[in-house]
Parts: sequence; C-alpha cells; structure tokens
Amino acid sequence: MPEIPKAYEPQSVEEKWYQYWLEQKCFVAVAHSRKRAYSIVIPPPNVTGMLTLGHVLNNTIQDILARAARMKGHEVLWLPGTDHAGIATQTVVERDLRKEGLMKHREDLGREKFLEKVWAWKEKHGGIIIQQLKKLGASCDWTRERFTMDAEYSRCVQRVFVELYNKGLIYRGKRMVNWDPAARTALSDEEVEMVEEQGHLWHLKYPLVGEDGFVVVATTRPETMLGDEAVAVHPGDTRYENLHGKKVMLPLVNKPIPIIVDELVDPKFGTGSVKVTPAHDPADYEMGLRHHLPLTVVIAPDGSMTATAGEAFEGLDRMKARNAVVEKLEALGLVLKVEKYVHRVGYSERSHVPIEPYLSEQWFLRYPAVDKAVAAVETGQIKFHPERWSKTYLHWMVNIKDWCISRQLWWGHRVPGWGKDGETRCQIESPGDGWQQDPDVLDTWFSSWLWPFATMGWPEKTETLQKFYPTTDLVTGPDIIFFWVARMIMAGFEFTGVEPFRNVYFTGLIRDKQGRKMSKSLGNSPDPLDLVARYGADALRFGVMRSAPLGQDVLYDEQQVELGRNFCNKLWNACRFRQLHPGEVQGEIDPRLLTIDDRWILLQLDAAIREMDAAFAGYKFSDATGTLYRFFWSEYCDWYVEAAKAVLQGNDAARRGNTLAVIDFVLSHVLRLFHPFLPFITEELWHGMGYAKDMPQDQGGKTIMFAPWPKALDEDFKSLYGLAEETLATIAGRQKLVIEIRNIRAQYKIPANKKFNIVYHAPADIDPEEKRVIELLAGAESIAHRTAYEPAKGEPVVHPDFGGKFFIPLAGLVDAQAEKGRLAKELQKVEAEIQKGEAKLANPNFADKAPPEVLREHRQRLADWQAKRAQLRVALAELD
RNA sequence: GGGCGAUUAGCGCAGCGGUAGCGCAGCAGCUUUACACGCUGUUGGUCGGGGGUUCGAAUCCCUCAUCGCCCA
Repeated sequence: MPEIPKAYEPQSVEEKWYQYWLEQKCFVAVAHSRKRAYSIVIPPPNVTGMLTLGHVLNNTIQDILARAARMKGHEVLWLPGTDHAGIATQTVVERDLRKEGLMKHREDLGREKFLEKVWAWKEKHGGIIIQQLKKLGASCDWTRERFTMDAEYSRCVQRVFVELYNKGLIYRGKRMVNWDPAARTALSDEEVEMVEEQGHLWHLKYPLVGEDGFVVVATTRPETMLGDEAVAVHPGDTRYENLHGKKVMLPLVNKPIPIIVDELVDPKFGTGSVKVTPAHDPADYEMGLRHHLPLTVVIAPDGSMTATAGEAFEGLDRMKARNAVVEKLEALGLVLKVEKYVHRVGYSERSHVPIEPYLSEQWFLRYPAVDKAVAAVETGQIKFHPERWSKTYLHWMVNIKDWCISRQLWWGHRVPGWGKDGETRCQIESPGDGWQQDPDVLDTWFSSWLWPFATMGWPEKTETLQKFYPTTDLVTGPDIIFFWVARMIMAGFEFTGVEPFRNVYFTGLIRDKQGRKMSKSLGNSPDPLDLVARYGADALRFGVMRSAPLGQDVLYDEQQVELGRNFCNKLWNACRFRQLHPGEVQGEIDPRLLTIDDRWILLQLDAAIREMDAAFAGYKFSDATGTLYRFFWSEYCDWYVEAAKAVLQGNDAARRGNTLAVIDFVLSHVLRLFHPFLPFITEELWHGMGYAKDMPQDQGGKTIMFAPWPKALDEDFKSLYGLAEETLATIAGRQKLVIEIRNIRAQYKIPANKKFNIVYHAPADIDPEEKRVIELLAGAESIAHRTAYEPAKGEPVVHPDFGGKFFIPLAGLVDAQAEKGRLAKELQKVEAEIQKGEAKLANPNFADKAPPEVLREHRQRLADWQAKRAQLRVALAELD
C-alpha cells in the first residue's frame, strides 16, 4: 500500500472487492462441508421491486450475521431470491402494455400471450433489485438464487396444494370475500388495511307499505340500498315492536321488502333499524342466510353498478352512484338527515382502493399445524427478537380464520383443480380430455410460505436441505408477521416436521427525520444507490446500523450516512498513520517493552471484544456499532495513538518496533471486528496493511471474510502481557490530569498550537517516559521538576492523583479576576456535591440500611470532594 | 374498546435500584508532520405529570397525559 490517498475513496474499492469475492466463490455454501452450518434465507423482495432503505436495513443485518458467522467458522448459506408478487407484478405489466397500446384489457391478449409478456418483462427488469443488493455488499450465495415461479418451486406449491386438499384442509366455497375492484381479485383478510375515515351517516326514510309513516335506517353506504332485501330491527327493541312482520317500500327500486327481526342488530347504532343488503355486506349476508333473503347484486366486480341497480345507475362507479342515489332520495324527501361520521373503511393493500365485499366462489385453506406453531413460539423453540412480537403472533394464531388463497389473476401458480361436468378433481396433471383447469391462481403468500425449504430442493432430501435446514435466523419486518412469518412456521411443521428457523429478528420501520413513514408520495424516501454513490456502501450500512436499535423504528437522517463516511475515513487514516511508519508488519510483541498505554489499549480491546460478543448474542447491532465507534475513535485514536507518538517519535528502535507491533495487533483486530459492518474498506485495508500475508489461505490469507473472529483475551495472555485492572484507573487518572491542563490552556486562550511550560512541584520527579507522554497529550513544551517552587500569585494549579502539583506559569497572562471566577465556579459545584453527600450520610436510615460497600463508596466520594474543596480554598486565598 | 411500544440535553438514543451518559448539532479556539470527512476545550437535563414502595427511584408499582403501531 504505497502512496495511500489522504481520504478514502470507496467507489473503485467496492467494485473491485465484490468482483473478487464472486470470483473466489467466497459466498458459495458448501453442503458437504464439515463446518457447523449457519443459514438464513432472504425475505424475497418483489421482482418488480427497487431497493429501499428498508431493504438496506434488513439486508445489512443479514449480511452482518452471515459475515460474522463465516468468521466464527460456520459454513454459511445466505440464500437469495425474488418473489413473483402476483398482483404487484401483474399490475405493473398491465400498465406498461396499456401504455404501449398493446392491449386495453388483458383479455385482449389472452392468458397465454399475456403470460409471455409478463415473463419477458421479468427477464428484462426483474433482476434490478438483485443487482442493487450486490452494490450493498450482500454476501448471498448467488449460485442458489431462487424465484418463486421457478419450475421446481411451482411444482412444490402445487404438490402442497394437492396434499392439503387431500387432507381436507383446502376446500372450495361460495363466500363473501374481500374484493379488490381495481385489481379485480379476491384478497385475504390480511391484505385489507382498515383506514379510519371521516364519512357520513345518512338517515334514510323507507315508507311503510299499506299505511302512513316511515322506518328510518342509517347507513354509511347509501348506494347499496338498491340491493336491499330487508330492514332489520332487534327483537327486544320496543320502539319497533309494532312493525314486526310488516313491509316497507324500497325507494327508487319500488319493491316491497320485509321488516325482519334479528338478534345481531345493534339497537344503539343509528336509529336501531338497519337496511339489509345481503349481496354487499358480510354481516348482511349472514343475516340473509338466516332469513332466506334473495341476493341482489347491484355492484359489479369492477366496482360499477349493474343493470339490476336500475337504468339510472347502471355503469356508474360505486362512489358516483352514492351521490346519485342520495340526490334522488333527497329529491323525494326521503333523506331525514346526514351526520358526519368517523368509521373504518377497508382498503386494498395493493391497489389502495376501498374493498368491496363480494360473494364469489373461492378456495380456502384451514391452516395446518396451528398447535405446533403456537407451541414453538410459546416454548422458545423459535425465539422472536424483540420477544414482545410473540404476543402479537400468538394473538393472531389463536384467532386464526381460514385463508382465502385463490386470486382472480393470471400471474401466479395456477390452482391445480380441474372440473368436468360439475365434477371437481385436484391433482397436478390434467385428469384427461375435457377437463378444464381452474382459471384462478394462488395467493403469492401461498408460495412464499414454503420459502425456507422449497428453495433448498424440498421434497427431495438434497444435501443443501440436510445441511442447512432448519435455518438459523430470519430477518424481517413485523408488518409481515402474519403474512409470512406465521405461515412459514405452520408450513415448516406441516411439511418438514420441524421449525423453519430458530430465531426471528424483527427490524424497525424506517422513518424520516420527522418520524413519518417513508413513502413515494411524500418523496421522503431517498434512493439508496444514490447514497452509495455519494458516500460509499460501507458508510450507508454503518449509518443505518448505528441508528437502528433492536425493536425500535429508525429515524433516518442523511447525516447518519455522512457520519458513516467520516468514520470510514477515520479508519482509513488510522491505518495510513501506521503505514507511514516503517517497520516489520505484525511483529512479535515483547511483554518487557510494553508501555502502560500499550497495556491499557489491549485491555480496552479486550473489553470491546466482550461487548461485541454480548451485542451479537442479543442481536443488538446498534450496541455493537456503538462499541466499535467508541473503542476505535475515542480510545484508540484519541488517546492511545496520541500517547504512542511518544515512543514512535523517540530514538529507541526496539520500543518503536514493539509499539508498532501493538498497533498492528489492535488494528488487525479492529478490522476483523468491523468487517461484518464495513465489508469493503476492511477488506481493502486487510490486504493493504499486509495483515493477510502470513495467514493461511482459508483463514484470512485470501480474504478477511474468513479471518478468525477475534476472541476476548484469555487469562494466560493477560498475565503474560501484564494486563491488570489497575492500569485502567491509572490511565483514567492521567486522562483527567491532561484534560484539566488542556482546560486551563483553553481558559487562558493559549492557542492549541503554542507550546507552553509546566512546573511539577513535588519531592520526586515523574518517570521520564510518563512525563514525555503527558507533555505530548497536554501539548506542553516541557515539564520541569522542582522540589521547591514559589508560584506567582494566581498561577493555575492542577492536582494529579499521584501527588504533587502541576503549575502552569502564564508569564503575565494571569488574570487574577478571571482565575478567581473560574475557581469560584468550580467551588460552587464542589460545595453542592458535598452538601448532597453529607445529607445522605447524615441520614441515620441510610447509614443503618445501605449495604456497607455502598456506604464506603459514598464516604470515599465525600472525602474526595472535601479534599478538592480544600485545594480550591487554598488557591482562592492565595489570590486575595 | 383491547394489546404493544415510546416519552431522558435543541435532535437521535443509552442507562432500568446507589455520583444522569453517548453521538450529532451549538459555542470558543486550532492548517499540532494520520485524518478540517479533522483536533482541543466547553455550554445544555427538577429523566412527560401526579401518587406510592424504598435509607435511596430515570430505573420497581399505580394512575393520568401525549404520540405511534397492531387487532376488534
């Protein structure tokens, strides 16, 4: 690494090493390896997808886990792939084809032609997100990349369908389902998002048949009145007792409908009497069944009004029809009043239009292995991080309802159901001539719930499956806990007999600075690739991880990425500093030549490694980055390197070499600890610093990816190198001293670049080495020892822990008034502390009940403050 | 209505029973031969309100408030 640039330039470095890793097959998992397996399957992004910051967070965590596991000696499989995303993809392709003028509706092309177009589209645009993940540094095994519509994968899906059908868990039936009128397909309950809306409650007057008067019904959806088949009241509602068995004339339609009595009517809602529209409301549908009411369909699958709705409304969109109906009723004087009303409306998560309850023939699944799936999480066989999500999971699992799995789309796995002359069969291949395959496809989640094992070749007992299944960790967002996580757990138990993963890490949501969700319409969602181009992938990863505590939403701020870049630059320059000193790379450390600072930084390194291990064990990645940041920047760069300059600038070649050996030791550990977080820069420096040279090929020689993960220093190492706890206190004391001197210098406006002299007044001088370090750290020209010293009036003094006094002669610079002010202010603080301490110790309850070590601590603290007060008082008196 | 989470310095967070901390921003100074993507010093907090337990509470309990997510 000759002539290293002053600033780190990530672009070329990242490109180079990613290519190298691919060429060297570093990401490929070896199924017959003897190493212990670690595996993780990617939550497959939509093929249509583009990388978002959410993906960055999610995949960076997976990459950190995978890279750390490799360094810890595991055989790692991180299995990537994409999801065919039925509705999303079909919608995008349909839009494009319409734009190109190739069709108005997909029927114009026909199923086969249309699917050809989707596949062509997928081939052309489908890989974008995969390429983006590579830019991030994702160490996925790309040789095992899967797509949910791969031939083998599709066979798995159909096989599973047939199996569940044969077990009686899949059935077909006519039900009221959540219908998306824009995509024109059924959806599952989970795909409906309830949105609170300010709407209206219309009070409509329905005239009684054969007598004067009205029944008033309240509704939020007046357009459905065209399909009303009854008015219902609660049996116990005395207000309406006289109406039981009578009829009303349905306005506009002019059709008599009965007044029925049903327990499920809420007498407190609106007027207590409700209109019943069996074809367009789930509750009304149930009521219709109980009372044998006809189903009058007035809204078509595309959300427009049908012919049955009447000439005046046919073809109108349901929302337009609403206004038209209200207008007509108003003209007839049948609208009693309109109230503002807040209610919750179901919206399609896909097309973002209001869901229409719609009666149709669909396929449903009664969930399998529910008990096992519940028990696995309850007993901790599968662990959630943070744990609290298990509550959400369990709540859903015990209230679980059958899953509507059929979709009226073309892009997806076709239902392996066949019909002929009213007979239905379920099998993968056609039963023969004349059998028509069900036109529906399956919910995308009905394929992705098989992801952990279908991607590994199940149902074949492949080597990959045997080695890497069940997987170790899953990293995903809590928003798909029902869609995906819960269903994968059930599928895992049902089809493989075991849990599909042992740990689930739920990330937070990425929000902007103001706490708003990232969204396209707000335009607050930055393009991660743009950030990579400007700051580097490592910077982006580090920035995102630093601000992503476990279980907490992430407030994204570009400043964090900038910070990540600054951090990389610091790392770069710390290595550059080492490079500028000639000397053997990673020489032997001689314990006899260690300085106290060497011993201190080794102890701090040990502590940092332990903290890292604890952070990894608890999936606390922001703690890990915090530890690394602190150790490397605040401890290593700010204190150790500055102190080490005393040796490096000295003439003792042996000591210089030894200090460089310590520096290499620390840096080689630092690079490895950082590698999972900052893969590119650490690889570049690993080679550049020469640390790869003496390592075995598969242990860091080829790449830092397989360099051994640092281990905390053991007792033998510590005693050999004389690493003892008291070093920490000694250095802390010296740091305090240095800070006090620097403080005085700043107070007296001695420019940081101006050297100044210090007098050490004490019976014995300090060790010359230590003196040199203090001079260097404090920015002093010299420290002169005096056994007798008469300070000038008001000369600032510092009292070190080890005794004696440091005077800072300021040669005319002393401003007695200023110094007095400074001391008085400090004295005030000290007095306050003393008062607190005295009050506490004076409390007999405290003295009696507090544990002795706490008592001792408080007494010591008080004594220290009192000593400090005495010093300050003397100094103040001298000023007078 | 039920559940979960959050509320600590201007901002983002840590601390979860014994002196309130970190990073960023702010302020002051500095081209100190690794780094201005930097260095040094430094100002900010009755830990959302109220009650309780305790010798001692940011930390445990109760309650209220505000915000956010999920489920009815």
